[in-house]
Parts: sequence; structure tokens; C-alpha cells
Amino acid sequence: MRIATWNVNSIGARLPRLLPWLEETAPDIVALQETKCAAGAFPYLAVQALGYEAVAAGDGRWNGVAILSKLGLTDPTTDLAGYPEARLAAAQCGPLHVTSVYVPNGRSPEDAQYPYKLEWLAALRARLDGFEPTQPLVIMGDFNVAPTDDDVWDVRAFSGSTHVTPAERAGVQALVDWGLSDVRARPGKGDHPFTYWDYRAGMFHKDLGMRIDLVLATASTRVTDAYVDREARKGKLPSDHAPVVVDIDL
DNA sequence: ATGTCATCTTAGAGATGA
Repeated sequence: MRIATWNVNSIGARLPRLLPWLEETAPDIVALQETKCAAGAFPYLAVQALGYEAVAAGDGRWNGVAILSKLGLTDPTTDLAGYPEARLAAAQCGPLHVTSVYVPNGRSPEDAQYPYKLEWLAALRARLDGFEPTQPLVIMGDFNVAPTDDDVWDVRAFSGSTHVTPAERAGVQALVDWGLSDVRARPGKGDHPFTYWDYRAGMFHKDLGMRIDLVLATASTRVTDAYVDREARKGKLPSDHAPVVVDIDL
């Protein structure tokens, strides 16, 4: 079984990249983030034509998440403890429970968005109380957290910034401590499996990226391979994130 | 280290967020 997560930075703008990618990569389940698309305007028919059922959350301009599944999609939810923003979608997809997340960015450690980010991560952890660490389960998406110093191109450049603070990392670690593994993908280039590169300043070309798109999986998913699809970050009108593709043996 | 991109407002360039 192949699963993937991709922050597409607008599904409307990215459909010409997403649909061919789905056909070539043939994932069974895909978590999408930053669809920037109202739930009612989601391109259900376009993905249905490729064999996917979908659940989408979105209020239009910002945020927006979705799950695509070829293996069935039951008990969908888009609610996280009453948080109003469209940042979580979850469903049972055949044998696997899947959650797609778009964790708040935080903006800066001084911004009100920063404690909001930490609270949101804590709510995500609390939500796991309804599940078992022994069951096949993944939480994947854009966490807006680089779990280690090695997950940014130069940690010195992040002094005073979000994404690398101990509190944010503790928020992700709490998910791991519950019983999830941070699946380490093979890098597409260099030593670092970065998943995001700023559009500006030739960051992608210089491989000055960050590993902030994560796949957190329970042991029973039995991961056999994982890679960052760097090709999807190249070419015409790419997202600023690359997909992470994970093969599991369920 | 901010050189780009996407969206919305509301009809053209500016604001916002990442």
C-alpha cells in the first residue's frame, strides 16, 4: 500500500500538477494540505475519475485539508476539538486510520499564533486518546515544525524563529511518545530529506529547505520505503512543498 | 536571507499569509 502527503498550496492552482502526479505515483491514500478551497468547491469529480473517494475541509481562502482514498473512506471528520479552522481531516481508509493535518504556522514566537500553534498540537495529541497505538494509524501533513536541527538547512538562520523551538518540537514529540514513528524519508538530493523550499531567492535550486512535512505512523503499518518526490517541486508552477511518499505493508 | 506565489477585494493594485 502506498500513502502520501502533499501541501499543494492551492488545489485549484495545482490541479494540473496533482492529477498527473496521482496517475504516475499511484498512491492509494493521499493527505493534502493548503487546498485553499471551500469544501463544496473541492474537485471531487476530478479525483473520482482517478478512483479516489475524498473528504475535504475548507473555508475558501486559507488553510484547507483533504484525504483521497482508493481503499474506501468511512467515518470522515473534519473537526478538531472545536477549533474552527480547516486544518484537520480524518477517516478510516480500509485497514488504515488516516489523519491529514495542516498545523498552524505560528508566524513568530512573539505572535499570538505561536501559543495557538502549541495548543493546536496539544489538541491533536489529546485526540489520539480515542485511538490505540497498536492499530494501523498515520497522521501526516504539514506540521510546520522541523523536529531536529538537521531538518533545516542552517539552524543558525532560525534563531528567534518558529519551526525549531523546543516547545514546538515537544508538541510533535508528544505525538511520537504516544506511539508514532516519524518516518524518515530517503532524501531526493543531498543528505537531508527536505520537503519545503521557499519560492524566493533560489532556495530550491540551492537546496536550502526544511523537513516540515511529516508522516507519523504506528508500528503496525510496517513501513517498507519512504522518499521525498523532489521532481514534483520542479518544473512549471510547482507547490513550494514536495510530496512525501511512503510504502507500507499492511 | 526574503528575490515568489496564491487569493481576495472589487475592476487594478494593494493587503495578507506563507
